[in-house]
Amino acid sequence: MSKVATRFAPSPTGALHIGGVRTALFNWLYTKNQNGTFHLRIEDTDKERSKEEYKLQIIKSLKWIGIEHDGDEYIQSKKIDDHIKVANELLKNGNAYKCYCSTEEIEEQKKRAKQKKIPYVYDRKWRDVDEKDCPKNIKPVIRFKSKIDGSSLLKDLVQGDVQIENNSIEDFIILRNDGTPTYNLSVTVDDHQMGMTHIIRGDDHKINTFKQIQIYLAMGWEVPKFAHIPLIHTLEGKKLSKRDNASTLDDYSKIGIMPDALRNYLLRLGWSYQDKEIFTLDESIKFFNLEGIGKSPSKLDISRILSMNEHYIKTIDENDLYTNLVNYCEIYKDKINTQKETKIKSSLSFLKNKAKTLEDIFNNAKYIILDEVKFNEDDLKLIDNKAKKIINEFQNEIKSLESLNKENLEPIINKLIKQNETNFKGVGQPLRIALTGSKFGPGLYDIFISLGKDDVEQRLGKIL
RNA sequence: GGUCCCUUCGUCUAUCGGUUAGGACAGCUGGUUUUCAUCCUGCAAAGGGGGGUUCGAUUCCCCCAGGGACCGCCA
Repeated sequence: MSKVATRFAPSPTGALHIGGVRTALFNWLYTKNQNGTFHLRIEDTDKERSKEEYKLQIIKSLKWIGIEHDGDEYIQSKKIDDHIKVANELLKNGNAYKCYCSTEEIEEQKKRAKQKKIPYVYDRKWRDVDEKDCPKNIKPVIRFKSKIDGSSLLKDLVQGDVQIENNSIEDFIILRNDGTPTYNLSVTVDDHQMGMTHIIRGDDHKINTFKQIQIYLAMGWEVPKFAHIPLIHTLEGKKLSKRDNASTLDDYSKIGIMPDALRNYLLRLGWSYQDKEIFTLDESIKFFNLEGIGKSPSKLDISRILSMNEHYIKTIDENDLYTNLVNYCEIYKDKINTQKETKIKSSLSFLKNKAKTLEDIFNNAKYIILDEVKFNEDDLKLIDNKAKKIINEFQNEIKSLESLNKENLEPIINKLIKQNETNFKGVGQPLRIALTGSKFGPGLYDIFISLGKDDVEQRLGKIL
């Protein structure tokens, strides 16, 4: 038994789609579990739409979630000559033939079939025509001589046995009339040359598999094992497409979803291991298997992603959380000044209790991260004369204090409540707004302590 | 339309013939609480329909219905 080798083969025609990320994850996890190798193939033969920047973005996205491929990436467009060679070989050994039908001719046939409401299949017009009877002035396409009789069985590792009548697979084109290879040929040749043992890919490729297997067989190559995983659907139940909102990785990272949380969510979307919900990276490698993959498509649910992220925010090491926060803020928000590191780190224990995302943490920590308090008009209105009086009294009370802590602040707050014949809110809210610019946020004592005496005095002074 | 696949709480799922059908998220209660949260109680919530097989079906088989994927000289 040869060592397991898998691949992820995206086409660089756009940002990486979350369904693609899951496919990559499953391949990678399976490979790690089996101690094999995981490869990345860039299917860039669509010259019109493929872009180098997308390739880079794909690699970056995979890396973000923790996936790195073995070896260099395999660039499909560089292997076109090999694909053509195989097509010619297929032609030579009688498994393929030249078809001289024009595009118009085919279109016409399709149209007619549609009118008659019968399924269109290419009529194999040139399948058995002798070479000497063929026109010389038309550039032909090369079609694969697909099996007509009997049926084929795919022993799919996820879907189980899938059987299909051979005559439902038409003589598909493997070489266009401009001499370039088509998808099914290229994929098969590449997978073979790359030595792939397991092809784990989306369900939408299932029918292609029957075509590809025939090429393997015709070339006398070893056929890899296939596992077709169900697609991810939108909440409406449709195939996730690039046009759908929030379906690229970036959409999630920019709202402050952490890579590990998304990895865990994606792992459990369509795969399960008893009742276990939370998997560390090591655990996901250790427990991942193909048997745990379900057969029915699953829907993408943002609330579960959020709660998974919340769970990771609350449970991971605070140093790791801080690193995640710094990385996040640098890309999407204001860069965190390293001088603020100590203050923020020590505040994480209460900041994270109010956060589902890194963005939430950023918002709650804004008053520390930013040097200037940003007020909004409505909140500022709450600082009336009465409020100012309270703030002033508070200033006087803390003057003599060495530093601020809950023990020495609590009596002061209580005193002020009594003095002004009000409640906690009456004292707390003006102070909170003066210090953070917001009615909401961390506990009042947490704010004082995290800011420190100097900052508190300075900010309170400013508002009076 | 043809071919293939799928069908357990709203969502992700457990169950590999015998369970009060379990868990998680979301939802809704109640409690703690200094705003907002967190945290802790509890509640509600599911086998698409119809036939079989069996002592017994969510589980095995068939039919129907619903949903999905594919049907390019795109990948």
